[in-house]
Amino acid sequence: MLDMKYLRKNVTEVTQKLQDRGVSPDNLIELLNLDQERRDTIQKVENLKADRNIESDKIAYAKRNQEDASQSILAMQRVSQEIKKLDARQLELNDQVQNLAAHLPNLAASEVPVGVDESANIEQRVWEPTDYQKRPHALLETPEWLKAHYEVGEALGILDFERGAKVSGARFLYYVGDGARLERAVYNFMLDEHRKEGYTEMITPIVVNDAAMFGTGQYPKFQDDAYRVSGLAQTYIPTAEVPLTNYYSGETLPADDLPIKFTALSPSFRKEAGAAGKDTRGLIRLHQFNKVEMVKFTKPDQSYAELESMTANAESILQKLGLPYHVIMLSTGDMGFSAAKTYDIEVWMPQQSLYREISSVSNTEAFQARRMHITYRDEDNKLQLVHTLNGSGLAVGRTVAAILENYQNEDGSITIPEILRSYMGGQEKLVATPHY
RNA sequence: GGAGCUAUGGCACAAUCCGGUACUGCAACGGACUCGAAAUCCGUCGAGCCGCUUUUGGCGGUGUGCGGGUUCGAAUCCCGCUAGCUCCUCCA
Repeated sequence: MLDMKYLRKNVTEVTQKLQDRGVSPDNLIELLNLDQERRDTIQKVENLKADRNIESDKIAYAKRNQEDASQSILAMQRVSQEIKKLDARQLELNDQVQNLAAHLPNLAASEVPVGVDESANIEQRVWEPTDYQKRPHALLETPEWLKAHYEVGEALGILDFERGAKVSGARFLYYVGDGARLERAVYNFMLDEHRKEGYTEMITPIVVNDAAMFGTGQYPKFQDDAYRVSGLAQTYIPTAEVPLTNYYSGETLPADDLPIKFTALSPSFRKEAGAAGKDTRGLIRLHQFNKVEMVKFTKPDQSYAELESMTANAESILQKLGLPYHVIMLSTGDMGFSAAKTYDIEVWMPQQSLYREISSVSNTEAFQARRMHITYRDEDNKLQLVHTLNGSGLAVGRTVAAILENYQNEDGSITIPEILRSYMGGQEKLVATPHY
């Protein structure tokens, strides 16, 4: 949610910035007109209410003194009728203003490149392990034997998409045997790393109410992408960002505690509406996947430094796993609804010779905090909105996919990244194992 | 899932039956006393939200868990909801 006062005072600037994000200026004009009418109505009705309060006191006083107040009561009956009408009108206007405002995306930070889509994104840096070129598949050209992660996963018997589809539906899967073990090793490793960086580990509800979905900005605009619990005003979370960020909704945080950092592993549920036919195979685009999420609550003047360090926290996971990646800054057209600035981290997938998103780290500034009312008291004891940040650290399934390709050997086995071996009882390789 | 009870400032509580300025204490803040502190005394104290404004402030509105209704006027009466507690039932 944007600051209405700021919108009123900076119409030209906001019009431009909304346009950068693909929002027509008409939306803002309509919003401001309704807002003006709303404030006019408030003034009218508040004057009437002030009169009525005074008159009501007089009636109470007269009644105590056994005096007749029927003239006043008659007059106030008319005033109350008028107030009722104006109140109803104001409520209507409130709803309309709220509804319009709730559909406006966050304004991009000034350094964010303006563009309509991902083509305007800017690469920030590229990283690869020093020994990467020594790996069997890291040749200039992709070797023919290199299999896509889902092919090698099925060949090894550790990913079962067919039975996932049979029991659940398309875009669901079973991890089997060493596959399940690898997934578990990956997220345990990630959680341990984040905990070392000072993130408090959480296990959150994975079903949340509508207020929570509104608070982080998924609702009202993106209801079609969410798995709603049938018949209830609850939703299976599309990301742990929702329960983690809403943890403090409606609360005032002690300034000395900031920044506060949370991390959690959770399943994430997405309908992937509009993605029909895209990435239909493998671990890349599922209706349910595991993700380790990071969330921060900060003071406004520290949020951009914290964005950098959160990005570094996500990168460090890939570095320790020895997976090549690059970091890009998303353009205004490619960013999520709530974000003011977003870095995507994309991991190298050698079989397709492309980078694939594995993490998205955003500063939403006060956009979410305003929706869910998370504040702290500044030096002058005044309430200020905190800034909230969120980032994947990382998408677990996609990390497994990246391991299956980047650590694949010519014989079809997978070398387990060294850092994960202690999480897998010292196991060094994934080889085909029979199962039933 | 069933029954009963409860919800009032940062905390504890009163007013609810029978509608009329939301009581008091603690905490907090300011001051006196003191070298300083404690104790004591005096004073201030409804957070948040909204609107107007001559904007370190002032005025008004709202605000007794949430949403409606009745009324000139609702903490109080009526309806709906949510959360917590107790008991029953069920359960990993």
